[in-house]
Amino acid sequence: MKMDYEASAILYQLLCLNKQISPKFERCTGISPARLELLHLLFEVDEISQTVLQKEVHIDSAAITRHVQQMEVAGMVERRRNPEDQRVTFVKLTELGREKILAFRQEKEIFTKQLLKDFSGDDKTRIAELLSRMQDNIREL
Amino acid sequence: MKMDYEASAILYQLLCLNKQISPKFERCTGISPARLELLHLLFEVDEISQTVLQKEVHIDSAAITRHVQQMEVAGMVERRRNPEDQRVTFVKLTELGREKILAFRQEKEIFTKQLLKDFSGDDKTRIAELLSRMQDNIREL
DNA sequence: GGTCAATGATTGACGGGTCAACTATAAATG
DNA sequence: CATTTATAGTTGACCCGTCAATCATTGACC
Repeated sequence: MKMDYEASAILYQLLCLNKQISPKFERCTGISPARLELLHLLFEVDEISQTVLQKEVHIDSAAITRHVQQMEVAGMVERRRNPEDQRVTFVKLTELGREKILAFRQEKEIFTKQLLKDFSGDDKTRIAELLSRMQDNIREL
Repeated sequence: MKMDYEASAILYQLLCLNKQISPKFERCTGISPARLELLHLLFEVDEISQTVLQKEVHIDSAAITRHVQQMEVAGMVERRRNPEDQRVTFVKLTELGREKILAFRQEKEIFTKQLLKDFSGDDKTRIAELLSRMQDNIREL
């Protein structure tokens, strides 16, 4: 049936598009999408625990640990234990981190603008809607 | 500006959706999307060189080598050198491979059906169109 | 025909993600 | 109060992709 062929093709398109976006995003902006997402969150919250971070970004806590460790080495982030609960560690942008993220965000804007070139406002709301319906559809798989 | 916020959000949605699709696809169908794509191709061509395979699937030749090696161990695939050119190796589905892929494809159909649940024909053509426009937009980055 | 470049495949190192096992701390329960 | 259970983070093993280096084979060119 034609329906199922189309459905397969759409899934394929999605996977393909993503495979192209990630490396290009990184080449254009100088940072991986996931890590920028992390920084972006840190930019807004001042100080945050890794668990909360993990839930916001939807990646594994192991991945969070590694990202944060590397960013710490790069001097973009500081960590400290929560005195009230020694289990949790707070993460916070350094001054250097705050500076750098501004540059990254500009690059990201340029990138997203290119990605959605010639998209009308209607196109944008439409795609956002369709994507989130897909997300809902597979939520409980 | 609101525009740029939306654009960012759409990129984020795309990345997120993909991050959810891949593991769920694998859990539901029993195989990773990339590998199923490989099998799918092999299903149609009978015998094919790894280079051609690589160009069709758009992944690195190193990745192809590893996939094919593992599938060979699993008994789903056979390989042989091209007698006319010892550099190229042909890959071919075994009987077991042909049997298995049928089951995988059924699972995949179920999965894609769920992914696009409640999508009208118009929704599908629309999303396909929007996705391919994005693809075009970043082609030469 | 011998050298040199191009091609196909493989391997190793790396980035980024998952899951499972583990440690340390805190909270709950008897 | 001691034991158990839950939570936060870390680490190791693995999958999947990239790039760079390597090897064997083939083809081209002097």
